[in-house]
Amino acid sequence: MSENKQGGQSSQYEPRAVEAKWSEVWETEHIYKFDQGSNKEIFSVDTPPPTVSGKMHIGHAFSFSQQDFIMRFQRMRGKNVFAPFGTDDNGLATERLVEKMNAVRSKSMDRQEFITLCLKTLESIRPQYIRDWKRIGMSCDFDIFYTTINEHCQRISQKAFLDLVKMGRAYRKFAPVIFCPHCQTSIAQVEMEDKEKSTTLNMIKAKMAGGTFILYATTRPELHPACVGISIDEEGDYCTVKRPDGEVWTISKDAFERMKEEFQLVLNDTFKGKDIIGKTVEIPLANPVRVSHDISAKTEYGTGVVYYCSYGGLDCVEWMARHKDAEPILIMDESGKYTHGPYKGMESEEARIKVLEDLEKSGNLLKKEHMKHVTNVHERCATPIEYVAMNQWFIRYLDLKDVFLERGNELQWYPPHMKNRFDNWVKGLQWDWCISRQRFYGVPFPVWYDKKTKEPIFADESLLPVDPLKDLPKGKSREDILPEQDVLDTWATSSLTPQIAIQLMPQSLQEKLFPMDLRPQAHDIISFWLFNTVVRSHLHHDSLPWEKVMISGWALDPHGKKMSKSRGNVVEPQVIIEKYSADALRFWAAGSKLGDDLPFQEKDVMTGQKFVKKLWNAAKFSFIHLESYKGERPEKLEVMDHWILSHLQRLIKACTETFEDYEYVRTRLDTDKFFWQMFCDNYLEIAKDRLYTEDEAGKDGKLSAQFTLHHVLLAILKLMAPITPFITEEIYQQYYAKKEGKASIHISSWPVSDPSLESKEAELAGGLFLDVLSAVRKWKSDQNLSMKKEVQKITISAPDEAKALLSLVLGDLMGVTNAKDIVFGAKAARETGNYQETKIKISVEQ
RNA sequence: GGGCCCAUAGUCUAGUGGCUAUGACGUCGCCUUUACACGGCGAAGGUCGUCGGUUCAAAUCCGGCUGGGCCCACCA
Repeated sequence: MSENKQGGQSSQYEPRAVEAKWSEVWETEHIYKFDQGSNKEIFSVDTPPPTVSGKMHIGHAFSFSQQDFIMRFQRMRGKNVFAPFGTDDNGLATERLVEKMNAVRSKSMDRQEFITLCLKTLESIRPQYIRDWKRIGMSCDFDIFYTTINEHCQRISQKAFLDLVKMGRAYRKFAPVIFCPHCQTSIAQVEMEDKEKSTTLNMIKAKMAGGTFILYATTRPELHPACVGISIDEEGDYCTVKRPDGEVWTISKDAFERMKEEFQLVLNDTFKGKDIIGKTVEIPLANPVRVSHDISAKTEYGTGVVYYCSYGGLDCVEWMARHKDAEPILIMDESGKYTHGPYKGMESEEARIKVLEDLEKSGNLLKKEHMKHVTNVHERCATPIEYVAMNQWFIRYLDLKDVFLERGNELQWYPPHMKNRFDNWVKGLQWDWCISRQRFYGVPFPVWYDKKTKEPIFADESLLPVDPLKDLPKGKSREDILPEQDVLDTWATSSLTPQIAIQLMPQSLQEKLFPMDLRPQAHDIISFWLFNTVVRSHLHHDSLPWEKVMISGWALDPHGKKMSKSRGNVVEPQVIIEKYSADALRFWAAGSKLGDDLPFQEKDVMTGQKFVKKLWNAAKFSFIHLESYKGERPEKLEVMDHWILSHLQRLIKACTETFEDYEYVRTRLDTDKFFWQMFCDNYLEIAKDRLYTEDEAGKDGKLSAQFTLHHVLLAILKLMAPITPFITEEIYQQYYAKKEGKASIHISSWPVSDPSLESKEAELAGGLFLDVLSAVRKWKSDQNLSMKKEVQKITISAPDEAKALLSLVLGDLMGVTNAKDIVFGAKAARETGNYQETKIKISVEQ
């Protein structure tokens, strides 16, 4: 290659080739291997297993990079880093992906066939998916690997479930769950989102004993056949009112005030809600119910009368829980269709139209009011969710809310305010944890039921993992039992990641690894993954799962909006890496404080790319001048060398302290600034004069500069190594690796500040030096002159103490300003930058 | 409705009591300078959201307001 210059080294940095090269070397040389035999202090990380979705997205790249900064820092600090890597590949997300990729529907397939298809599909995409994580430079030990569907995880998950059964913490109950009629499965609360829909609020009248009517309003009229009750506020004021045609209605007093004009109502009689409790109401299209009191009924809303169905919404579910005597009327099956009477086979939308027609015909529909309201929909298909009752397994934990709050207090949160989200969630908990899912693909419950007694039969622990659909309990035949069909909630398994990862290690190590040091994750799943893991660890081990949590923010689009496929503002990290390099993307990810969201701006990645190239060029320059350097320390340091070394010591201290507190952004900002301004723009320019010197007289000055160059560049590389691991490795390997006897910069030691290199005097002299240099540069700029332009004489007027300091650095000052002479005198005119305490002026003669 | 976070030049951002308020991108002028023109030097650009308080001193601490964002709840 003709563009190759000195040393046969290509003058251009080629990130693609270099990053691919080091990825491979790190893997084949096991650079990030957890050392099982070591006595070094362990730093164990409960790394998040990303959900296999085909491709890593930019939010992953953002938060995983931040985790990796910490892991790399701790490794360089001498810790034995335990960083497993897992993939989360069970649950609905995976089912959806497999259905989409293979154009199938799980529910219309044979169950075993679908499971086989899931496993096969995952096998084909998982390796590529994991490659994305290696590509951004995750320094996990990829040999400590799990997938949440593999045997190891299934065994641990099933064992933990059986333990909960023994403790009396797991129980089975017939109860409503959130159900998606489109996907025909129960879903988790986290899978719901709000969506505003236009609909009608319908006012209905129902006949009461004595020929009067009670009024209620509903947005879900199609659930009439499932009406289980009517409630009012027993302490509220209600009334009967008369219409012009003589019909008598019962509504709240508040409602009367609002409705009297529209319906020309005349007040008939007023009374308290309790006066009508127990009265029978003939609900249209349904069985009669009795009026009851309920805390959710308020006279100021609607008509002050509420009708409840099984199940119209969470309010109805809660109502049923409070009214134990009411029997649910189940009108929807697992296909999301109605099973009752004339509406059989219809879905909600269709039934709503039909029911309204029927109500109108029977004269029970008084009014349809168009309105917009927010409904819960399934995030994946935008279908409004339903509540359907089924047999479910739960983990009983509502009694432990205070304990969980205390666990939250024991945890160290980075950043601290993220604990509020945890507290907020725990305080708001109202339901035990439903851990069963009516799906095909997941970890099965290790449970069968006796056909006769319906009692559960639990699997023998020594035989785990089991699949009740295939396996049989000891001593039973297929005819005796019914297998549990449900699978475990994916969170029920992923809440065990510390145990899953640690149990991949020999028994002797397991105790040392638990509790772990750190859980890194993003803030969106504090109430799920983080909370659930705390729950499981408390229940199974009476301990926190880890000492600390670090919570990353989100990557947003350039305007600060959430990225989503539907908005079309998604940025693919693979494209960015291809265009700019993984280092550049990581440099961007280091640009916000931990926990803060960061808008993705391509220009910020470009800034990272420029840093990488600048580092490459600065190193190239340095190595040219270090060829003759043998590693010796000069007897006496030049003042300007001492100046930058002194600043470097402060930088090292600051970066170390802040990195310990997970504030990697300080290291990025401070080191970047130090590198660019202090090292490149100033120090290298200052040192050039001495570095290019070949004669004997300048030997000492050159050696001092070489020592400094060697030292400062190495420190910069190491400080930036956790953030930009590829370029720093590439440069390190070209020069430092052999000298330090390390296979990789990433297992070399983090810099330690050296007090002998600090000098207040040198820092002061250097500061004045830069003031003068800046003034000279400004003068040259004003004259439209090249910075290299030689000048005859620079006159400096300054107080004595400044003169004394500047006289220490006149040689370098002459070199960098290319001045033939520098004198102290009175006739200077131009002010330098530092006019606070030391009034310095200069003038320049061409 | 409850909780939390945020508000600094055109844009993103640093700065948790005291320097002339940081850096980058963008803008303008100049410099082919032998590591780098994806560079260098210089310039313009900010009443640090708003009102009040604490203090010798506030972008920084406290309170009110306004505007954004996130989570939870409600939504007959």
